[in-house]
Amino acid sequence: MQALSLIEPEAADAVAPCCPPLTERPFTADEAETAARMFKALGDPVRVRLFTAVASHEGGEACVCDISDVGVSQPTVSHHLKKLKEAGLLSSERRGTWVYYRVEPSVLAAMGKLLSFTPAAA
Amino acid sequence: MQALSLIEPEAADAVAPCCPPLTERPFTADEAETAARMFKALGDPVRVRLFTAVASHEGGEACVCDISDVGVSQPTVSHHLKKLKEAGLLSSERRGTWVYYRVEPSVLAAMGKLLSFTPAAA
DNA sequence: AGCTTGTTTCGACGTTTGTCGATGTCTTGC
DNA sequence: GCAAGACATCGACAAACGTCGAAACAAGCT
Repeated sequence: MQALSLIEPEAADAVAPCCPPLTERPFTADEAETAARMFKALGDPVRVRLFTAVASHEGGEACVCDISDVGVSQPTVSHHLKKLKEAGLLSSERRGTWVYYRVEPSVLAAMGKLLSFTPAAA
Repeated sequence: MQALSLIEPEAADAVAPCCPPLTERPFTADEAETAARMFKALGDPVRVRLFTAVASHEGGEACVCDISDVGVSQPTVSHHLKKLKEAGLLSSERRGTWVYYRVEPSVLAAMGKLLSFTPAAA
């Protein structure tokens, strides 16, 4: 909670300007496109598992070998990681033999904003 | 934030028991399946527009005729509304000539919970 | 250089998805 | 009863998606 105050709201907006909360007003076509792209990235069970594995891994990052045990072949894992990367949810960096993936905070913040509304509004 | 405390966490769990925040720990296959199903429902631009139109409509509900102007044919609108309903995001009720859709708070709360984390954790 | 391990790319396949026009169902009003 | 409007379902089609095995690429080791 306190960590929240370390980041100014305006700054968070600047990083990934997208849309107001889903309940605020009807989205324009462009807003809907952007929002849908983010949701779609997490619309597959394998990607959810990969994402949560990276996000919860110690140090905030994980190499592919750490998270490949999700029940699909290794090329498929790579394919889904690429999708998550294209959607802006993850970033990757090669260090020696391994490739490390980490969560991209800004897009995650944008998604959080989409779903940040008081229960009363829903 | 304060509005959140009006609802007990246990109660929120009871309504739509699903998963902890995405950044907390690697999801199980079942948790990932559930979470992905919810995200997938909002993974299409037309559905995002329909959903935000319903969610932001006065009175918390809207008939199909109020929100059909999203650039696709009428059967397609109906198709997407059905998908949103199957995902638990909307519910519908016929009153006379018109069918009214409204947001289902519990599933929306579950999605909010998935994305409720401090930016520091991301 | 050659081998081994980690990761991505390629090509192919079956399945799911979004879209439409046509048709069906339900309700109201004449 | 019948016509009209609101909405859902059906059937068809192209495009996108998830998956795999095979092959390519990259880095380290002997």
